[in-house]
Amino acid sequence: MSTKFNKNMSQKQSTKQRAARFKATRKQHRLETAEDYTELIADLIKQKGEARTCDIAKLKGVSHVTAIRAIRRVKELGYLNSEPRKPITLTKKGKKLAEFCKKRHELVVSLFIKLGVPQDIAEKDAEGAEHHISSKTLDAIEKYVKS
Amino acid sequence: MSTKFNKNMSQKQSTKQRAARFKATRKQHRLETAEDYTELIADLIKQKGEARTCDIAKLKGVSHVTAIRAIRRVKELGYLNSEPRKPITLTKKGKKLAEFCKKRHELVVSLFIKLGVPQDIAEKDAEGAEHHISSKTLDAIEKYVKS
DNA sequence: GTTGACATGTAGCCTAAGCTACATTAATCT
DNA sequence: AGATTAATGTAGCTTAGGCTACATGTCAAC
Ligand SMILES: [Mn+2]
Ligand SMILES: [Mn+2]
Ligand SMILES: [Mn+2]
Ligand SMILES: [Mn+2]
Repeated sequence: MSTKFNKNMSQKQSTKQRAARFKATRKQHRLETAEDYTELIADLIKQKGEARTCDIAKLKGVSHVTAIRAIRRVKELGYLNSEPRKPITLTKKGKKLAEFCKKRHELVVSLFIKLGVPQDIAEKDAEGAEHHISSKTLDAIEKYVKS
Repeated sequence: MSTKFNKNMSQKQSTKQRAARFKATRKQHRLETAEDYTELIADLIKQKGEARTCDIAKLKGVSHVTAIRAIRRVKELGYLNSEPRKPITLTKKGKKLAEFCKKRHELVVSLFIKLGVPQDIAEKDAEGAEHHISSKTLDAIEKYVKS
């Protein structure tokens, strides 16, 4: 039947769309470590003059071993330079990413605060949510926050 | 010096706070699979009358093997019942979770749409962001969306 | 009642992200 | 200088979540 055919097609279509959304979320998660670490390293450099592994680990709330290995992967992605027992620096690409992430983080926090969420909760929720905010959504948030 | 002492204390404090936020994000991620699968299973049961592994896998955009193992873990958490080669059902606890997740999902989508984000992008970003929205923030979103 | 297609299950692999325990290097203090 | 402390690194383990390849079960059509 034509009806059945159409129903099957549209169902298959919406299935694919929904799957695509989950795939997008998984992609965002794969970038999350790089984003959080570069943002954090930029903060440390600004505040302390240098970013050392142990401080990064403390700020991130993980063991120094976890930090070391994450830093290695972020380095392999080209966002930072690190040599044994030396403080970590950001590459140009890393600085760009850190700057973007900081701005995005602040916008998401501002959104939540403008909606009436207490500062500390806004900060907490933003830390996770920020990685799922696409550029279009970010633009929309910026308009709302600055209005 | 007292100055130095105070500075160190407040620095240590804010370090702990920031680490706590990252820890909260990791905790939210550990719940994410259970949330998405139960929501999805509830949808399938509503739309098709039953939730079968292969349909869950297709909707989630993963291989059926990945789905099988995720379903096992969600079952171990007490959200669903599954027996070999039978369709999956939700426990009372699972139905509660699915209902909550559906509502939260819709509210986050509505928020983005109200901010001017196109529907498809709103859906995509919400799929990831929803898991990082605490109850306080959800309340704030609900107020804004329904105003 | 065979056959073929689709669903389900198992085996075995990978990577990311977490951990503890131990080893080594660097810095600080007496 | 020597000892203590802190930082960094290594080894080795776990779990979650992804995959392919292969095996088995179910069901409908012929
Ligand atoms: Mn973050
Ligand atoms: Mn997330
Ligand atoms: Mn989701
Ligand atoms: Mn959802």
